[in-house]
Amino acid sequence: MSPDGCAVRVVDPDRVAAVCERMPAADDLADTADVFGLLSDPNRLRLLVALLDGELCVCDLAAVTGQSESAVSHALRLLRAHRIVVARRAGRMAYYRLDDPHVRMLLDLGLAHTEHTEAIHPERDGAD
Amino acid sequence: MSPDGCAVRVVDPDRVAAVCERMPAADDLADTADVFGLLSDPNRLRLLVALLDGELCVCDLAAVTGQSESAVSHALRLLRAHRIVVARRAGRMAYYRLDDPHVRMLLDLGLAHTEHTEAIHPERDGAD
DNA sequence: TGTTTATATGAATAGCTCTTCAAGTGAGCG
DNA sequence: CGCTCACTTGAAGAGCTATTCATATAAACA
Repeated sequence: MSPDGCAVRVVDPDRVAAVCERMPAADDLADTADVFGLLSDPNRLRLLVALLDGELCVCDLAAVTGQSESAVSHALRLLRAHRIVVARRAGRMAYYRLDDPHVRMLLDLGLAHTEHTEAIHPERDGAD
Repeated sequence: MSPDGCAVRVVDPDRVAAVCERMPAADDLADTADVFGLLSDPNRLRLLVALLDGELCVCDLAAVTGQSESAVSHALRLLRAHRIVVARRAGRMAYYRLDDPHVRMLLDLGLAHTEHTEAIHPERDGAD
Protein backbone atom coordinates (compact mmCIF):
# COMPACT_ATOMS: atom_id res chain seq x y z
CA MET A 1 0.00 0.00 0.00
CA SER A 2 2.99 2.35 0.12
CA PRO A 3 2.48 4.67 -2.82
CA ASP A 4 6.10 5.71 -3.29
CA GLY A 5 8.56 4.71 -5.94
CA CYS A 6 5.95 4.17 -8.62
CA ALA A 7 4.66 6.84 -10.95
CA VAL A 8 3.79 9.03 -8.01
CA ARG A 9 6.26 11.53 -6.56
CA VAL A 10 6.04 11.68 -2.80
CA VAL A 11 7.84 14.12 -0.56
CA ASP A 12 6.84 12.94 2.89
CA PRO A 13 6.00 9.22 2.70
CA ASP A 14 5.21 8.89 6.39
CA ARG A 15 2.68 11.71 6.37
CA VAL A 16 1.21 10.33 3.18
CA ALA A 17 0.83 6.87 4.68
CA ALA A 18 -0.67 8.27 7.87
CA VAL A 19 -3.15 10.43 6.01
CA CYS A 20 -4.09 7.52 3.76
CA GLU A 21 -4.92 5.43 6.79
CA ARG A 22 -7.19 8.09 8.23
CA MET A 23 -8.90 8.62 4.90
CA PRO A 24 -12.51 7.38 5.07
CA ALA A 25 -13.70 4.70 2.70
CA ALA A 26 -14.53 5.78 -0.84
CA ASP A 27 -18.19 4.91 -0.28
CA ASP A 28 -18.41 7.09 2.79
CA LEU A 29 -16.72 9.96 1.01
CA ALA A 30 -19.06 9.63 -1.94
CA ASP A 31 -22.02 9.60 0.40
CA THR A 32 -20.82 12.67 2.24
CA ALA A 33 -20.11 14.47 -1.01
CA ASP A 34 -23.63 13.56 -2.07
CA VAL A 35 -25.17 15.14 1.00
CA PHE A 36 -23.14 18.30 0.52
CA GLY A 37 -24.19 18.26 -3.10
CA LEU A 38 -27.84 18.29 -2.08
CA LEU A 39 -27.15 21.44 -0.07
CA SER A 40 -25.20 23.10 -2.86
CA ASP A 41 -28.14 24.45 -4.83
CA PRO A 42 -29.60 27.79 -3.71
CA ASN A 43 -33.15 26.75 -4.48
CA ARG A 44 -32.85 23.44 -2.70
CA LEU A 45 -31.25 25.32 0.17
CA ARG A 46 -34.21 27.71 0.28
CA LEU A 47 -36.51 24.72 0.35
CA LEU A 48 -34.71 23.16 3.28
CA VAL A 49 -34.45 26.43 5.17
CA ALA A 50 -38.19 26.89 4.71
CA LEU A 51 -38.71 23.46 6.25
CA LEU A 52 -36.55 24.22 9.29
CA ASP A 53 -39.61 25.64 11.05
CA GLY A 54 -41.98 22.81 10.26
CA GLU A 55 -43.90 21.18 7.47
CA LEU A 56 -45.18 22.97 4.38
CA CYS A 57 -47.15 21.84 1.34
CA VAL A 58 -45.70 21.93 -2.14
CA CYS A 59 -47.46 25.06 -3.32
CA ASP A 60 -46.44 27.00 -0.22
CA LEU A 61 -42.88 25.84 -0.75
CA ALA A 62 -43.10 27.08 -4.30
CA ALA A 63 -44.36 30.44 -3.06
CA VAL A 64 -41.66 30.76 -0.42
CA THR A 65 -38.80 29.76 -2.64
CA GLY A 66 -40.00 31.46 -5.80
CA GLN A 67 -39.85 28.36 -7.93
CA SER A 68 -42.40 26.62 -10.10
CA GLU A 69 -44.26 23.78 -8.42
CA SER A 70 -42.70 21.41 -10.88
CA ALA A 71 -39.20 22.48 -9.96
CA VAL A 72 -40.08 22.15 -6.29
CA SER A 73 -41.50 18.70 -6.84
CA HIS A 74 -38.37 17.57 -8.65
CA ALA A 75 -36.18 18.94 -5.89
CA LEU A 76 -38.30 17.31 -3.20
CA ARG A 77 -38.10 14.02 -5.03
CA LEU A 78 -34.32 14.17 -4.83
CA LEU A 79 -34.35 15.10 -1.16
CA ARG A 80 -36.93 12.41 -0.47
CA ALA A 81 -34.79 9.80 -2.20
CA HIS A 82 -32.00 10.65 0.23
CA ARG A 83 -34.33 10.55 3.24
CA ILE A 84 -33.69 14.20 3.95
CA VAL A 85 -37.36 15.11 3.81
CA VAL A 86 -40.53 13.05 4.21
CA ALA A 87 -43.99 13.69 2.86
CA ARG A 88 -47.25 13.47 4.78
CA ARG A 89 -50.19 13.06 2.43
CA ALA A 90 -53.48 14.72 3.37
CA GLY A 91 -56.05 14.34 0.64
CA ARG A 92 -54.49 15.77 -2.46
CA MET A 93 -52.00 17.87 -0.55
CA ALA A 94 -48.51 16.74 0.36
CA TYR A 95 -46.90 18.24 3.44
CA TYR A 96 -43.15 17.96 3.48
CA ARG A 97 -41.00 17.95 6.56
CA LEU A 98 -37.24 17.95 7.23
CA ASP A 99 -36.42 14.46 8.46
CA ASP A 100 -32.65 14.40 8.91
CA PRO A 101 -31.35 15.99 12.12
CA HIS A 102 -27.83 15.87 10.78
CA VAL A 103 -28.73 17.86 7.72
CA ARG A 104 -30.45 20.31 10.02
CA MET A 105 -27.15 20.77 11.83
CA LEU A 106 -25.29 21.21 8.57
CA LEU A 107 -27.81 23.83 7.51
CA ASP A 108 -27.50 25.73 10.76
CA LEU A 109 -23.73 25.60 10.66
CA GLY A 110 -23.51 26.56 7.01
CA LEU A 111 -25.91 29.46 7.30
CA ALA A 112 -24.37 30.75 10.50
CA HIS A 113 -21.00 30.74 8.80
CA THR A 114 -22.12 32.78 5.84
CA GLU A 115 -24.20 35.22 7.80
CA HIS A 116 -21.27 36.05 10.05
CA THR A 117 -18.54 35.94 7.43
CA GLU A 118 -19.54 38.99 5.44
CA ALA A 119 -19.34 37.88 1.85
CA ILE A 120 -15.95 36.43 1.03
CA HIS A 121 -16.45 36.38 -2.69
CA PRO A 122 -13.76 34.83 -4.88
CA GLU A 123 -13.16 37.94 -6.90
CA ARG A 124 -9.48 37.82 -6.20
CA ASP A 125 -7.33 34.74 -6.31
CA GLY A 126 -5.93 33.69 -2.95
CA ALA A 127 -2.35 33.61 -4.20
CA ASP A 128 -0.93 37.02 -4.99
CA MET B 1 -43.74 41.39 -0.33
CA SER B 2 -46.81 39.27 0.40
CA PRO B 3 -46.81 36.68 -2.34
CA ASP B 4 -50.51 35.78 -2.24
CA GLY B 5 -53.29 36.60 -4.65
CA CYS B 6 -51.02 36.73 -7.67
CA ALA B 7 -50.08 33.79 -9.84
CA VAL B 8 -49.01 31.80 -6.81
CA ARG B 9 -51.37 29.50 -4.96
CA VAL B 10 -50.86 29.65 -1.24
CA VAL B 11 -52.48 27.45 1.37
CA ASP B 12 -51.20 28.95 4.60
CA PRO B 13 -50.38 32.61 3.98
CA ASP B 14 -49.30 33.28 7.56
CA ARG B 15 -46.76 30.47 7.60
CA VAL B 16 -45.57 31.52 4.19
CA ALA B 17 -45.07 35.11 5.32
CA ALA B 18 -43.31 34.00 8.50
CA VAL B 19 -40.99 31.67 6.65
CA CYS B 20 -40.24 34.34 4.05
CA GLU B 21 -39.16 36.69 6.82
CA ARG B 22 -36.78 34.17 8.30
CA MET B 23 -35.34 33.34 4.91
CA PRO B 24 -31.74 34.56 4.65
CA ALA B 25 -30.76 37.02 1.93
CA ALA B 26 -30.24 35.61 -1.53
CA ASP B 27 -26.55 36.50 -1.37
CA ASP B 28 -26.06 34.61 1.85
CA LEU B 29 -27.89 31.59 0.48
CA ALA B 30 -25.81 31.66 -2.67
CA ASP B 31 -22.65 31.89 -0.59
CA THR B 32 -23.68 29.00 1.60
CA ALA B 33 -24.65 26.91 -1.39
CA ASP B 34 -21.25 27.71 -2.84
CA VAL B 35 -19.44 26.42 0.21
CA PHE B 36 -21.48 23.23 0.21
CA GLY B 37 -20.76 22.94 -3.48
CA LEU B 38 -17.04 22.98 -2.79
CA LEU B 39 -17.54 20.04 -0.45
CA SER B 40 -19.72 18.15 -2.88
CA ASP B 41 -16.99 16.61 -4.97
CA PRO B 42 -15.38 13.37 -3.69
CA ASN B 43 -11.92 14.32 -4.86
CA ARG B 44 -12.08 17.79 -3.37
CA LEU B 45 -13.43 16.20 -0.21
CA ARG B 46 -10.46 13.82 -0.11
CA LEU B 47 -8.17 16.79 -0.52
CA LEU B 48 -9.73 18.61 2.40
CA VAL B 49 -9.82 15.53 4.60
CA ALA B 50 -6.13 15.00 3.89
CA LEU B 51 -5.49 18.56 5.05
CA LEU B 52 -7.38 18.08 8.31
CA ASP B 53 -4.20 16.82 9.94
CA GLY B 54 -1.91 19.56 8.70
CA GLU B 55 -0.24 20.91 5.61
CA LEU B 56 0.80 18.88 2.61
CA CYS B 57 2.48 19.69 -0.68
CA VAL B 58 0.76 19.29 -4.02
CA CYS B 59 2.45 16.06 -5.02
CA ASP B 60 1.69 14.42 -1.69
CA LEU B 61 -1.91 15.54 -2.04
CA ALA B 62 -1.98 13.97 -5.47
CA ALA B 63 -0.60 10.74 -4.03
CA VAL B 64 -3.07 10.66 -1.14
CA THR B 65 -6.10 11.47 -3.22
CA GLY B 66 -5.17 9.49 -6.29
CA GLN B 67 -5.53 12.37 -8.68
CA SER B 68 -3.18 13.90 -11.21
CA GLU B 69 -1.19 16.85 -9.95
CA SER B 70 -2.92 19.01 -12.49
CA ALA B 71 -6.35 18.06 -11.19
CA VAL B 72 -5.17 18.71 -7.64
CA SER B 73 -3.80 22.09 -8.62
CA HIS B 74 -7.07 23.04 -10.27
CA ALA B 75 -9.03 21.96 -7.23
CA LEU B 76 -6.71 23.82 -4.88
CA ARG B 77 -7.08 26.93 -6.98
CA LEU B 78 -10.82 26.81 -6.46
CA LEU B 79 -10.47 26.22 -2.73
CA ARG B 80 -7.86 28.95 -2.50
CA ALA B 81 -10.14 31.39 -4.29
CA HIS B 82 -12.73 30.79 -1.58
CA ARG B 83 -10.17 31.17 1.21
CA ILE B 84 -10.73 27.59 2.33
CA VAL B 85 -7.08 26.66 1.96
CA VAL B 86 -3.91 28.72 1.89
CA ALA B 87 -0.55 27.95 0.35
CA ARG B 88 2.82 28.36 1.99
CA ARG B 89 5.57 28.58 -0.59
CA ALA B 90 8.91 26.98 0.23
CA GLY B 91 11.25 27.09 -2.71
CA ARG B 92 9.45 25.43 -5.55
CA MET B 93 7.12 23.50 -3.28
CA ALA B 94 3.71 24.70 -2.22
CA TYR B 95 2.40 23.48 1.10
CA TYR B 96 -1.34 23.78 1.42
CA ARG B 97 -3.21 24.06 4.66
CA LEU B 98 -6.89 24.15 5.62
CA ASP B 99 -7.61 27.74 6.60
CA ASP B 100 -11.33 27.85 7.34
CA PRO B 101 -12.36 26.58 10.79
CA HIS B 102 -15.97 26.58 9.74
CA VAL B 103 -15.33 24.31 6.82
CA ARG B 104 -13.40 22.09 9.19
CA MET B 105 -16.54 21.80 11.30
CA LEU B 106 -18.67 21.08 8.28
CA LEU B 107 -16.24 18.36 7.25
CA ASP B 108 -16.25 16.77 10.69
CA LEU B 109 -20.01 16.91 10.90
CA GLY B 110 -20.55 15.61 7.40
CA LEU B 111 -18.12 12.74 7.73
CA ALA B 112 -19.37 11.76 11.18
CA HIS B 113 -22.86 11.63 9.76
CA THR B 114 -22.02 9.31 6.93
CA GLU B 115 -19.77 7.05 8.94
CA HIS B 116 -22.49 6.46 11.49
CA THR B 117 -25.41 6.31 9.12
CA GLU B 118 -24.56 3.11 7.34
CA ALA B 119 -25.08 3.92 3.70
CA ILE B 120 -28.52 5.28 3.03
CA HIS B 121 -28.35 4.99 -0.71
CA PRO B 122 -31.21 6.32 -2.78
CA GLU B 123 -32.02 3.01 -4.39
CA ARG B 124 -35.64 3.27 -3.42
CA ASP B 125 -37.82 6.33 -3.70
CA GLY B 126 -38.94 7.72 -0.37
CA ALA B 127 -42.61 7.70 -1.35
CA ASP B 128 -44.08 4.22 -1.66
C1' DT C 1 23.23 29.66 -18.30
C1' DG C 2 20.59 25.77 -19.27
C1' DT C 3 18.21 21.85 -17.44
C1' DT C 4 15.29 19.72 -14.23
C1' DT C 5 11.71 19.86 -10.88
C1' DA C 6 7.28 21.49 -8.69
C1' DT C 7 3.45 23.70 -9.46
C1' DA C 8 0.15 26.54 -12.17
C1' DT C 9 -2.70 27.59 -15.96
C1' DG C 10 -5.50 27.43 -20.51
C1' DA C 11 -8.36 25.25 -23.65
C1' DA C 12 -11.35 21.68 -24.72
C1' DT C 13 -14.32 18.04 -24.10
C1' DA C 14 -17.35 14.76 -21.68
C1' DG C 15 -20.65 14.27 -18.21
C1' DC C 16 -23.76 15.93 -15.07
C1' DT C 17 -27.67 19.06 -13.15
C1' DC C 18 -31.38 22.10 -13.12
C1' DT C 19 -35.20 24.09 -15.17
C1' DT C 20 -39.10 23.98 -18.20
C1' DC C 21 -42.96 22.25 -20.72
C1' DA C 22 -46.27 18.70 -21.43
C1' DA C 23 -48.63 15.11 -19.85
C1' DG C 24 -50.01 11.77 -15.99
C1' DT C 25 -52.23 10.36 -11.40
C1' DG C 26 -55.49 10.36 -8.11
C1' DA C 27 -58.33 12.78 -4.54
C1' DG C 28 -62.37 15.72 -3.88
C1' DC C 29 -66.50 17.87 -5.57
C1' DG C 30 -70.58 19.14 -8.38
C1' DC D 1 -69.53 10.25 -13.55
C1' DG D 2 -66.62 13.86 -15.19
C1' DC D 3 -64.16 17.99 -13.89
C1' DT D 4 -60.80 20.41 -11.26
C1' DC D 5 -57.00 20.73 -8.23
C1' DA D 6 -52.51 19.46 -6.01
C1' DC D 7 -48.93 17.19 -7.03
C1' DT D 8 -45.86 14.03 -9.81
C1' DT D 9 -43.29 12.59 -13.60
C1' DG D 10 -40.67 12.30 -18.20
C1' DA D 11 -38.15 14.22 -21.81
C1' DA D 12 -35.24 17.69 -23.50
C1' DG D 13 -32.22 21.43 -23.70
C1' DA D 14 -29.13 24.96 -21.59
C1' DG D 15 -25.58 25.69 -18.57
C1' DC D 16 -22.21 24.32 -15.44
C1' DT D 17 -18.12 21.31 -13.74
C1' DA D 18 -14.33 18.35 -13.64
C1' DT D 19 -10.96 16.10 -15.90
C1' DT D 20 -7.14 15.84 -19.30
C1' DC D 21 -3.39 17.31 -22.23
C1' DA D 22 -0.28 20.76 -23.40
C1' DT D 23 2.15 24.50 -22.10
C1' DA D 24 3.94 28.13 -18.79
C1' DT D 25 6.39 29.78 -14.79
C1' DA D 26 9.81 29.91 -11.54
C1' DA D 27 13.07 27.94 -8.30
C1' DA D 28 17.14 24.97 -7.67
C1' DC D 29 21.23 23.18 -9.23
C1' DA D 30 24.96 21.62 -12.34
